[in-house]
Amino acid sequence: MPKNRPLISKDVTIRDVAAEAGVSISLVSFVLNAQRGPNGEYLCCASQATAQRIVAAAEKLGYHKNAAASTLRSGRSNTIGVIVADITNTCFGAICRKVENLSVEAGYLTIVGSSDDRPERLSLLLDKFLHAGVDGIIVSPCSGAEAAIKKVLDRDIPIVLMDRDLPSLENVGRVMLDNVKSGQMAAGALIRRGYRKIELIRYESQISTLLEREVGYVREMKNHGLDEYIKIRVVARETMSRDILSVILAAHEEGAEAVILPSNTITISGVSAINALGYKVPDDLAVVGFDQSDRAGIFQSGIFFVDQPTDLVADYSFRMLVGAMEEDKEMQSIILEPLLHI
Amino acid sequence: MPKNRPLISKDVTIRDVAAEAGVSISLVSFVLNAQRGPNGEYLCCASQATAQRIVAAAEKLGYHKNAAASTLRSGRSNTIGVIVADITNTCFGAICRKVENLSVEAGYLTIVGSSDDRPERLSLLLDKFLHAGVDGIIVSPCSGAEAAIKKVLDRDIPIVLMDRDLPSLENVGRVMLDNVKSGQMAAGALIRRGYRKIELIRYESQISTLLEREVGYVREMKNHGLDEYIKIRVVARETMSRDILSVILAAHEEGAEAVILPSNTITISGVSAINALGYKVPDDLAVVGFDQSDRAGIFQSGIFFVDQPTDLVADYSFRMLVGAMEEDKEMQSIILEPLLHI
DNA sequence: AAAATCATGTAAATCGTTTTATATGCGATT
DNA sequence: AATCGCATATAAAACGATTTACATGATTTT
Repeated sequence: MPKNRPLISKDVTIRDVAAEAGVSISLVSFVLNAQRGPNGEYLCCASQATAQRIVAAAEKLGYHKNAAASTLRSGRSNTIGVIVADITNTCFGAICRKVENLSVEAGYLTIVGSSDDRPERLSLLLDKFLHAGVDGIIVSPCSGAEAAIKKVLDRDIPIVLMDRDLPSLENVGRVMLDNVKSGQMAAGALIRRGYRKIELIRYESQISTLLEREVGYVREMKNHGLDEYIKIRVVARETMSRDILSVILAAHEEGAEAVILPSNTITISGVSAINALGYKVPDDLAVVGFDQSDRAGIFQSGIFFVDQPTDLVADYSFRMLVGAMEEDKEMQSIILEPLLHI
Repeated sequence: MPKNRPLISKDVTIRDVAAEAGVSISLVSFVLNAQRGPNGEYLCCASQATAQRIVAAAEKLGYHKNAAASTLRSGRSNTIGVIVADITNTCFGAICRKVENLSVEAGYLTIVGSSDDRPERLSLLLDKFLHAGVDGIIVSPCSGAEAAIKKVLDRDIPIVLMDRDLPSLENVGRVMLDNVKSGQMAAGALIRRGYRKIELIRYESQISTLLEREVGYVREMKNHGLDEYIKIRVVARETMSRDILSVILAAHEEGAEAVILPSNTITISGVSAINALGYKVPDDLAVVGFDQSDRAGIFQSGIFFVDQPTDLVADYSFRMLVGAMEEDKEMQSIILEPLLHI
């Protein structure tokens, strides 16, 4: 980078603003951090005239608070951290976007990380976040992350668990989906349309989301006396995109009339396989996918979807976290209803 | 949150480590920031024995550097900012993930923001990032953002433009796609297979990416003497998902044999419309989509894709930025080749 | 033997805020 | 007239690291 640019002026500090306005730096700090009254008054020890003079000076000089100094002294960074399994996953992407928007509105900065559902990586991210001084964290955890999360809680940093639960943790907020119900809805929608031989295909995992959806499927099948048709096929997580083809082929050959694909990623792999096999949905095989209805159009039509209300998840998580951070509010557990999309 | 937990121990500081190791705080700082030699020696004024004692003390006490203090004093935050149009867009999502991974390896923290291709929002994000003290920024800009970006450059913060160019800016790095070429590849692939009446459908926008791909399409058509078949249909950006159905219907009715959908979002909308209309690809209408081949399977088979090498984009952008930040290296302009996926 | 060099280490200033404790002047109260 | 309280404002001490300039004793050079 050529260094022949004009020497950059040093950053303008609170000191410069104080000089410009003819007051002490303390007063500048007070005014610039003051709450505003209903008519825009500055609620602090300065007179309104002085306050306005200070604000004008700051404006004129282009003052921006130095975040590092502010954080160092106050212990608050106005930053919240969000950890999801994978930001590339559209569901999580949408949630992060929404949280980011809410944060900006509320004057916070958001930092996001993907754990890949690996506890070590999640722990590393938490360390990074602590180190960065986040004031609160929203995390969609993976099993095995309990200890790392407890370490953060011990530092008195509020945490909201989102989408996935770790029941052993105390003093956390929870914003969950009723996954049992979404499993039931998936099965129910198929049963209502006359399907009987309904299978569920999932990958090997301890993630509560997946297991609960399976429970819901089983329950709904039993409720309708279809115990004998309950069948769950499990593929290895790592080789899912390869193996699922033969799994779906087998299901079809063995007489399955419908399959439930109980997550985002399984839905993508599964539908790809169904396309590759040339099956028509729902004539050859009925399908209920999860968390993809925003893109429903690009799939074959005829697929049903069960969706998360991502906006609500983001909304509740953010508000609960900020409530705990700013007003020391009690954490709660919220369970949201899934949406069925035909 | 019940406050009956044991009083949390205050954070351990460099001072505690110094006391534990029986040295001055300066020496602790020197050792903890020291470069490591080829055999793991600490390259600083401390003796190896002392250095190891200090490191052991830090380890024992669970010391973590206070980022705010470090940033305040040193002026470096070890944070880089990434701004894309929309993190929900899988292409950008993948790039952000990759940058995040590289950052973690290199000891940086990444913060990400979505501009929605609105200059005001981009400007706001840049402000946020400056305020957070980022050491460098990777940005996929939108038109109208020149002034905001120049303001950052004036603060001597290195910037790499990614994916989209703003030619008026100086002293920035550039990692671009050869979009003209990808337009040519799209058209070329169709022409080679005997299609003649090839149209391009895009939304109204000044984004260079889209315009260059259009140029490539036009050029390739002309190269093959197909001038008379060149036809570009433009839909309004806001109503794209609604309008595209009638646009594709019209194209088909008017005899188009193939369509090029020159971006991620257009591809999704366009293919949805094609599905909704019940067209078979490529018999009713051949299609070249962009930036979606990782999900190619869920589309109808038979669609071609032109893809960005997202990993490479992330890689080059990150390395160029860090080079400028750490070693004051000259910025460069890199143009990467698109990938055709049949 | 004196001077110069080197290896190892430290003291103290500094970064830009926030915040506590205190100061000042003025009107109201006794 | 002395006292109190109030509104307004300030001085100065943090916060925890980095970094400059210097100190100390041992070793080498002249």
